[in-house]
Amino acid sequence: MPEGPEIRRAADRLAEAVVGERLVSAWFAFPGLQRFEKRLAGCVVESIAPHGKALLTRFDNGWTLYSHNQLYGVWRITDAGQRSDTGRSLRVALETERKAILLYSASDVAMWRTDELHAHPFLSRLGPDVLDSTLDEAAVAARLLDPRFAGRSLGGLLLDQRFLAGMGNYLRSEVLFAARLLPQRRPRDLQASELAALARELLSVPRHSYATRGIEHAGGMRADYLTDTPDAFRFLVFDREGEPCPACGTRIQRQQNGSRRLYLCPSCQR
DNA sequence: CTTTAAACCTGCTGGC
DNA sequence: TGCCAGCAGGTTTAAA
Repeated sequence: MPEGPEIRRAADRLAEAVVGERLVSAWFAFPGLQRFEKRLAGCVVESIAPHGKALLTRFDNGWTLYSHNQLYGVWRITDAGQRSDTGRSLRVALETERKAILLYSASDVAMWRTDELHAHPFLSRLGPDVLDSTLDEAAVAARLLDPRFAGRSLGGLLLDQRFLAGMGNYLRSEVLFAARLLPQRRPRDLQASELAALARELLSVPRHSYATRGIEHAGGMRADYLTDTPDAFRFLVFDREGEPCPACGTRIQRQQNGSRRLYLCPSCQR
């Protein structure tokens, strides 16, 4: 149930648990993947890394596990041999000597030859990961002005994974609010200062979310309110219809944009 | 080409 | 308590 920041934090935890370790066993619920169970036993997990919201788990036998959690998939980490009964359906289990990583509920799971991953129909079309530390404001500004994107409305563009992978629905509202822009604006019509602000917020909002635990939740949709540190990530407009804008006090509006909800301050955003 | 709508995957919540 | 409708932070497909 995640956007880029939540996926990346999950990847960090998984990597810490099993990267560099040798698999004792592998298990798949998908009949089409069960032929890999024997081939993965004894393999070393080389890396676990996200690209946008997709997760790539690479093994030292030339194969990579592709998984996408969509709205509902969730990874858990347990001590080897354990299976916490969650009520959810277990889809993948990778077990090392010490730890096991378990994927529940996800349906978009596949094994790919590592050297053929570039041909994956979803991965191959993704834009740069918005949380890639080498991505800078100049690159994002240039991408906004790319002819493929410059004429699009920001509302649609910010959810398009071909533009920036890892963006998602709460980030869209928060980025547009931080940049003080309305979703119907288009990159090519922005003033230079607006374009710069948008590029800056496209990087800083997701990074802030990632750095401060984002909206990782303990069972509730509004768990962003539970974060404790002073600089904790909070929704300023998302999910706050009718509440006063933190900048000007105007009531925050909820709109439909595409088929997704979008929140904005009609006074701050232009 | 862009935008919109519906479908799909699965889980959770709220209402009756 | 139990069932069902509706909704969700995602993506694909088809239609407009």
